[in-house]
Amino acid sequence: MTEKRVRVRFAPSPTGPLHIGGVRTALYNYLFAKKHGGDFILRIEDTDQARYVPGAEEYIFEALTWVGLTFDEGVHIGGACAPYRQSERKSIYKQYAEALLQNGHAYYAFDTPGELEAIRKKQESQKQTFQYGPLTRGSMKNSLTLPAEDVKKKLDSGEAFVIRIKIPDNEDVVVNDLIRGVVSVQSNQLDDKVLFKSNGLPTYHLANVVDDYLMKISHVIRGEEWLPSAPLHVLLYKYLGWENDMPQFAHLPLLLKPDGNGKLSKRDGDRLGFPVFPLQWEDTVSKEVSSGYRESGYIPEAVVNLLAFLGWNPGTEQELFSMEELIQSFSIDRINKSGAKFDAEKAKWYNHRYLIKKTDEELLELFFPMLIKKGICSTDDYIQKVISIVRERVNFVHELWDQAHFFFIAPESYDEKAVKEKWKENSPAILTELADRFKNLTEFTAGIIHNAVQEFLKEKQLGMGQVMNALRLTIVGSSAGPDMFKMLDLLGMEETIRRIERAINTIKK
RNA sequence: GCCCCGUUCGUCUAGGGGUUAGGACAGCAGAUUUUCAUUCUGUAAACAGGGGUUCGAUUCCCCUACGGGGUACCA
Repeated sequence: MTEKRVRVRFAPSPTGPLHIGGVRTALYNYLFAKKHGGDFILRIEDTDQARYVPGAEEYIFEALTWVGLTFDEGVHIGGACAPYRQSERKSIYKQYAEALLQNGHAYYAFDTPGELEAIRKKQESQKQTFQYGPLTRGSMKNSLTLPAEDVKKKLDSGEAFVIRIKIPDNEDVVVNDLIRGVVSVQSNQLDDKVLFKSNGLPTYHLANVVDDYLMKISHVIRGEEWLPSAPLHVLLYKYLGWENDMPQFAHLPLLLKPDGNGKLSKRDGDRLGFPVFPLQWEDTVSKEVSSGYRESGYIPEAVVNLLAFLGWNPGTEQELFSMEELIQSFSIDRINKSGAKFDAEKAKWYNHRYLIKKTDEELLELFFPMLIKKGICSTDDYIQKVISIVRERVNFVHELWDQAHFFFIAPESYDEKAVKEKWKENSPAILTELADRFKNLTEFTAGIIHNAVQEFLKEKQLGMGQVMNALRLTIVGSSAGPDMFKMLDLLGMEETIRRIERAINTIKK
């Protein structure tokens, strides 16, 4: 077999916001495509009009763009295989269903949804599951059981029908999965899935196979939830005569809840305090808002990195990877088989790593909107200096405010516990004297202040802690924060004096 | 229920018939410092259980348990 050009697709259905697991699936597809110099395609699988959610498609595109995934073909950009929205490809599926009808691998079925449901209910009450398949199709209403003329009559009269695949009897169907190896299923376990719905649209199974073939997809990389229907897809390729062009399959392990069990789901995010969606999403009906990584302050590069490592690893001890590095190192055979629990703590750590990689200018850019919101007015230069001395202390941009608010607003109250521990009987006296020293300094820079304080300590026979702790309280309002001398330098002498005096007058002991 | 997939520290994972079972996050302890945090150093922590195969199994096979997925005219 000649080497096929690598072409992969990400094929979400626009039924709501893209789940973070979906982002990972897209990422793996992208990495694989780029690694092999292939194409990454976005196809929208909207064959279920009842579940269509307005805005979902835009959301998907925006989310993927945000994390830095770009498509070579797809909705929004077009390409040689356009259109890329299945609802716009409606007319092309019917012929393939008919070909299957022709060659005897599919048949018409006339059982109504109501009838099917009744049978399922009945079986269920007997603790059994009804499967429309090799064992049961003989007693159902379809072109296999009905006389040919009845079938024709029904068809001619416009009676609703579906087209079902005719699963073979007693045959081992083999799926060769790139991650799991050979997966074999007995065909009797499969059911005669509907391929073509009564509303004239194909189901996912038909559409996905037809489109992958027509779009010359070389590798189907998708979630593990598709593994059970992969044998069906293999059968379809075979019956459609495309066996030699069948893509290779890779079924990804699922993303699991961090606590307990089960697939990571919509509700987990807000319950456990981390987003499950890349972007914030407001439900069109319930107006319920689900948080997004972007809005929560995650850096896209960090999200990419942490997602890449949930189910895959390079086999080295390197933890931090840029997209380019991921592309270089990625390979399907290093993808894990088992599901991965999402670790919110590690996600924060990744964000911290990427945040401190940013320059002060970049952080200013990101931090600025928040300052505006707080009504802070300051110069870029000042803000950047502030950022430079607190940046190491945060995981998220919004935390910069928690670490730096006192650079913009003087403390109005003083942390009670800190006062109790750090504010001594003689603090006012010491600080008054220190403030006088400050006033006499010709220059007010970190180094000079440091020297002055040291001299002061020596003269007064005081320890660093006795003075600095109280001083910090006056400047910050609590006993936390970065290096004092750098802070004073930034704040300037006047503000420093003002804060010292205010604290002396305010803190009563 | 039935079918499919899986199971190495709390979590993400490396490894693989003979290893001190390695790393990262989180934890704990120490160091640094004017505080808090960062950082650095150290430390604790795992092969689900039972049978085989083998000189030897965490690694290969089987069973059990547990977990996950599927079982729609949804994708």
